[in-house]
Amino acid sequence: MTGSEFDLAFFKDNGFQRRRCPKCQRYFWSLGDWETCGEPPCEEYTFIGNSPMKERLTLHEMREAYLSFFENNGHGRVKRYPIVARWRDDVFFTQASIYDFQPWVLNGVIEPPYNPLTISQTCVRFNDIDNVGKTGRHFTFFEMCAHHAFNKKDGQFIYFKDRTVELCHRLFTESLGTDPLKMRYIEEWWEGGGNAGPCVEVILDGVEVATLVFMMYRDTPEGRKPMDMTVVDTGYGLERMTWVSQGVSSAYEAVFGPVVTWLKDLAKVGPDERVLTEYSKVAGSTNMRTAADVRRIRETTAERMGIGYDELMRTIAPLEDIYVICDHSRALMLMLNDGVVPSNVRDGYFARMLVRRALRSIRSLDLDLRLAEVVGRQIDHFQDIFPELVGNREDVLKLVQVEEDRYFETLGRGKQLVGRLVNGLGEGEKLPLEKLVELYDSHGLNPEIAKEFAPERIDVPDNFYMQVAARHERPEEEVSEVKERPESMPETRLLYYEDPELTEFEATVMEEIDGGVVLDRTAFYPEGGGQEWDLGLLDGKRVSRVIKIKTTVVHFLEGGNPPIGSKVKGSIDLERRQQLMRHHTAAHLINGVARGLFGNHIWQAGAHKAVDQARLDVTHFENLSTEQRDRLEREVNRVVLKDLPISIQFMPRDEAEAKHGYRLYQGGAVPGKIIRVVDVKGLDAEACGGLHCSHTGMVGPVRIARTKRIQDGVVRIEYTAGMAAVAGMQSDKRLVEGLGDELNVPAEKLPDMVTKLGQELREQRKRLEQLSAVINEMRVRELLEAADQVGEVRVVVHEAPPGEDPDEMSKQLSAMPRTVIVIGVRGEKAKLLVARSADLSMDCRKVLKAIMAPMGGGGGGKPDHAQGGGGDPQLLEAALKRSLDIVSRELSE
RNA sequence: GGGCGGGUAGAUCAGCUCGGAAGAUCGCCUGCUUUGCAAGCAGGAAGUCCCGGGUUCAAAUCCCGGCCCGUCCA
Repeated sequence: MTGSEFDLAFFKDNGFQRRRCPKCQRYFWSLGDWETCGEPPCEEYTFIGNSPMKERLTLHEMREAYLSFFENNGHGRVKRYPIVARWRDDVFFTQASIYDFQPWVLNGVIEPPYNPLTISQTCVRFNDIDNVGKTGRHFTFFEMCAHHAFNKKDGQFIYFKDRTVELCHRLFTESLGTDPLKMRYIEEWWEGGGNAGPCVEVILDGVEVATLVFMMYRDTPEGRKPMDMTVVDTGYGLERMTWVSQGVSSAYEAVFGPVVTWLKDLAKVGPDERVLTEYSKVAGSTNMRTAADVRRIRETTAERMGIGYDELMRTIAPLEDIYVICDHSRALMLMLNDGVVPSNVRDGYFARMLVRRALRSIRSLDLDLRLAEVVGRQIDHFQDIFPELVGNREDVLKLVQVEEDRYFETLGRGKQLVGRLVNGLGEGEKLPLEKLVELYDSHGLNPEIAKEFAPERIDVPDNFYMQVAARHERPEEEVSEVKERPESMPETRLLYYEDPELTEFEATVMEEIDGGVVLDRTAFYPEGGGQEWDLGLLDGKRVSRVIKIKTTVVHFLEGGNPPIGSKVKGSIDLERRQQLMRHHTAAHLINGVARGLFGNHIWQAGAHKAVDQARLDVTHFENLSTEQRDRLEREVNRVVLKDLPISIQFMPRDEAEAKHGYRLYQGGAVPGKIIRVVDVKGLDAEACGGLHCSHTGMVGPVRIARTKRIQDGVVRIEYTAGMAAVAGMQSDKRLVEGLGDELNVPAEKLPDMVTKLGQELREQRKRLEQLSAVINEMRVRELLEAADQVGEVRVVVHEAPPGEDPDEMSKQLSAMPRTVIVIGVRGEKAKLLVARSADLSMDCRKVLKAIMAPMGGGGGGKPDHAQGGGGDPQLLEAALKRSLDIVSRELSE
């Protein structure tokens, strides 16, 4: 690190001193006469009960103070971006304000909305979730206030280090009224996301309130290089600033506003300010990594307070639960609002985790409270700031309720399971750790809750979660194969965008790639956006597949490729093309209608459009009912009949986003400065490269074949449109007609007929059973009469003809006293059955083996009942003849 | 995307380790008991052991593949 990076005119001109912190050895700048850098653990919080700012501001006031300060200093105010980062495919969530501008602004593809700009960006981070509620400062959801400036190499220079630090300093001193002597600026270095640069940590009264990053380098395989654009990337913790301004015991008390007050009333918890203050200070100066750290902080606090550990816990445990509920409900409010559907995979899992953790806290507080109610209160608290919450309120609360109910079901199942496991234990025995891990890992039951169900039988070890983690540890193989391609491939002119009706065209062969033909222009639509490729003829040969690599279309032909440089004629299979277009447009209609019917959480999660059928996967928490499916089908067809115009336009990305919002990115992140927007007027607008009908009427009839829950949180809608739908109707009709003909009834009588047939079948089956029981009984009587007598014991030897039930017969016979039964069946393979009544002690297995010996084959069973088979069926008769001798020999033993 | 658990009567589940005649409880039906109810007694009906292959004389059970549900983790 070079000192020169921080030799700012602003520092020098204003009399800042550069010092070195004797504890952490880092350099820092300040107007005050400070010994250390001021950041924990070098110093403790000093603002608690003694705010350095002139006013106590609420969260909302602080946000406004921040944004208006920068607005007044030449920054454009930008609305928050969604918390689900749909415009990029490398992360689930927005974790910092700079995420909003990666990669499109930073790589120069699009212009920022303003330059410079200011924003309060809603963010979530889950890496510190275990610390939430405990440390006084950790959140899953937080707002990062920021001012950004983007200095393009050959564009206008906005500002960099000096102005950034100056603005920051003026914000805290002029605007928020902090004594300038208190501000300390630590020299640091920042790296992340492939970029790097010097940064300044801003410390005020023992807390880091902001980080000012100056992005100037990017990491490449060849090493670190200067960026074409330098970027001011600042991050101010809105919650921290609010906390400092209020000088209260923890950030939670400062930011949760009316929600925390309400919860404390409900739980009848009154905070002990003295304990909390001390606790916050200790927690603030410690890095919390593990459960052991948390324990140490508590012990230190108790010691400093001169109270016992248990006493401390009685005070803080309920508060920690309340803070967890506040934090998680805030995060849920925005995640669900911005399009996360709770599930067991991907981003949905984080929502599920928040719901379950919050419910656990509600449970340990013993509150009679629905989580949805808490989320509702959060919406009340935030709806003026984020007005989009108002319209989504019902939808968000519904998602919470559904997820809440799911957890109660999981708990119910878990309780039964614990009961069964504990029942299987011996007297005084504890549930093995292995089972406890399984309860958590496989059944979602936390050990603490399991212990509630059976307190006597369960002990939870301290390192429980480490044991679970160990179970998951396994080296992961990741094979990413990058196919080598020519450095520069010729860009293909896409005629299908210029004229979707074009079916005949001429072009020049440019190149061969992977055995396919590249033209200078083409009307063939390649596979993309879930839409299958066009078929047709090229140079008189059948086109079997068309793909797109970046901006190049590659055609694969049946038969040899035309030579490079030659002129070729192409023609498109129009009927296929039109059918694919109908299916594609129908997908947009279904998506838009479904969102209107079932809620704003509906997003496309995947799609495929072939000629004879198509499917659209959407995010939703449960499979559609028959009624919902029918309703969706009706409404989609209504849209078709309205014959709405569909506009397709290439637009600058920023303009499209401004007009339609992030709903555009239904199919995932879309690259490029100019994006193609397919806009079904008043229903749905998506960034989409597919080919579409110009009016909804052209889609024709839409049939929803069925819907299916393909995974938690995703419903697949299978449908057909246009002629494929007509074909479906016709085949359905034929099916019904065929059935009617077969059963010789008119179609409308079919249901009655089938019911009647089913009943008859049952009755017949029963009659057959009764009949064979009668025959069986007769046969048993005959066999008993004909039985040989060996001493006191009756021995029945019988070869059962096909149609008899040897099992049933032997069951009845062995219920008689002093009876031995040997039954053979001669089929493809010989079978033999030996049984006896319970009052004898002969081992049937030995008898069976002895009889079977000459035939071959095998067998076994229990002493009173043995069966075997295999061997030569021809020898069965002879074997049965010998069996009487064998039985009498065994009986006499 | 990966790990783990599961799928047996209307419901909840046992049986699977170690292959050998499909079970329990609740619910349901019939009868008895009771003024009636709760209940009790006696009897009864109810099964594609998720699907498909394989091994075996024999598979709910073992092996392989699939489907579905749950759950933990990224």
